[in-house]
Amino acid sequence: MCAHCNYQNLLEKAGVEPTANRLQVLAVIGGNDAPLTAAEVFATIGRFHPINRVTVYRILDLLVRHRVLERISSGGRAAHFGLAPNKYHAPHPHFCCSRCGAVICLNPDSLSIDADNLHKTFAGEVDRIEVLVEGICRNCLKQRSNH
Amino acid sequence: MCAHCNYQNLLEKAGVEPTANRLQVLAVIGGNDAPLTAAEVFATIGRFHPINRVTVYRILDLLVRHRVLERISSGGRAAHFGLAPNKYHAPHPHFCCSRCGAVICLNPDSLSIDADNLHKTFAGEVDRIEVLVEGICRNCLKQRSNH
DNA sequence: GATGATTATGCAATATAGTTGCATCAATGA
DNA sequence: TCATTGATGCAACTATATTGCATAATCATC
Ligand SMILES: [Mn+2]
Ligand SMILES: [Mn+2]
Ligand SMILES: [Zn+2]
Ligand SMILES: [Zn+2]
Repeated sequence: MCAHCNYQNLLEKAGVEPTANRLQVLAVIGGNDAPLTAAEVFATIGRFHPINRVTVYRILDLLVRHRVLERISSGGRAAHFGLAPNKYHAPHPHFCCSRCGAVICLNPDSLSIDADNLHKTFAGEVDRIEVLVEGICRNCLKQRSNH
Repeated sequence: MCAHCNYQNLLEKAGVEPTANRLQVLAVIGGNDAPLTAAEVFATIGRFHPINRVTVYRILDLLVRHRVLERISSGGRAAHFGLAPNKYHAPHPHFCCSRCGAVICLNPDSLSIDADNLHKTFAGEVDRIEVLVEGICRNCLKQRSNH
């Protein structure tokens, strides 16, 4: 668990009941250094407490809607989930390995984006800008060079 | 069809046989002003020529591997496909409406990205940087205000 | 042009990820 | 206690994509 995050508090401030299941989901995601899929969250919680797969999906949706979590597109088929940016967690890009599928959080200052033009000219409402870096991860590069 | 693109040529240069089906897929995507899903490509081609759904998926994969097309994450479940950046098509971000799911190409200069830090510090190989802008599109904003 | 090898396509079955409907359980308040 | 509401479970279902294998088309060699 991140030193700055009281998950119970996060949920209450977002206006959702801090049920045991919701706290579990949030703690599993908050305690991991990379975003997780619904299946991974389900499996992790399931090792200690019984929970239904559908409940996990519903909680993930709920927490994304309330901006406690963010849904991260991963290049692959399954969405990944991480803590939404807040006072203590700066928004940051994610890397996705096109060989092994690994998803990794990148440093917030590894990229800088200037979106002034977008905000001036785009006719819709912009809620979020997601950056996905695609390539080959370190591990896969190593393995590849061993051939 | 884009004035600058000879699809037959694009395929040959990429080293893939320019079969009728491949040309169809490429022409449908190249002729549209926003990226399309596999299902949309299939339906569009299917109005005039018989083609199998699986063939469409295989061609999309092949052309993405050969960098003729790019796969665009859409926030939703289905991947979208557009022409890969080349001499005549600058890379550009995409907008995805979280209400209606519409995917729209944004102007290449609506965002500028500085990735120097990433290239200096990231241990893997970076092939592509995808930017996905999420929000509410103009149409959905209008509809919403009509209530 | 016939022959065999290779590549592209079709079709059915299957897999994966996410969603829906409805029943039940738990918490809250009158 | 009872009624109301929100949270969860479970089974069925949907949407999207992939696999295995058969057939058709294309290509290379003679
Ligand atoms: Mn992250
Ligand atoms: Mn585009
Ligand atoms: Zn990898
Ligand atoms: Zn919309």
